[in-house]
Amino acid sequence: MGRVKLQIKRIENTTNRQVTFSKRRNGLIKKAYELSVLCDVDVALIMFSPSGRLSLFSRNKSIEEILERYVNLPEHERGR
Amino acid sequence: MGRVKLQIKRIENTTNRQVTFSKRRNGLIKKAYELSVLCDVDVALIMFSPSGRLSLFSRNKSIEEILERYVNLPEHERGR
DNA sequence: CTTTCTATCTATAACCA
DNA sequence: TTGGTTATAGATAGAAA
Repeated sequence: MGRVKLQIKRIENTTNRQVTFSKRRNGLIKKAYELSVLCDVDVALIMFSPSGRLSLFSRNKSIEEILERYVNLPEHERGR
Repeated sequence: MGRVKLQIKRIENTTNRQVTFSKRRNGLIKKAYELSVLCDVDVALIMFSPSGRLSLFSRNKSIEEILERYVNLPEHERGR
């Protein structure tokens, strides 16, 4: 989307990569929020920015609670 | 988006909620994939469907590796 | 529970401030 | 960097299978 069709590959220009990260991270969090509300489900989102900084999303439950729910699944249900 | 503007609140009709989950889950995973490639970052996404089934996303590294990177952060960097 | 079609609503790339 | 603006590419609600 946007003025031009983007190829999905690493953005080499550092500034552009940072700007794109900031914008798309917000978009991704918004989508995760909407999904969690509309469908009333648990969603946990963990991201590390290009500089290594952490970004998180979860609603209702804490990230830790959701991770715990995941870790506590029987092993055969944990594969994708 | 779509034929009508949707209010962001729980979809009460079970069938519609399931259908919306299927569609938006795919959209969210696609966005997470694009962000991870474009910006070359780690993204981990954990979702539980309305029926309790697990959906995961991560690229390059396994979910476990990313969770580990998160858990190993100093506590003061783990808050949002 | 997944998927196709298509009219509409959204997200965002390139700019600009 | 850090946010707006705008033209377009992309996502998706509803209907139906």
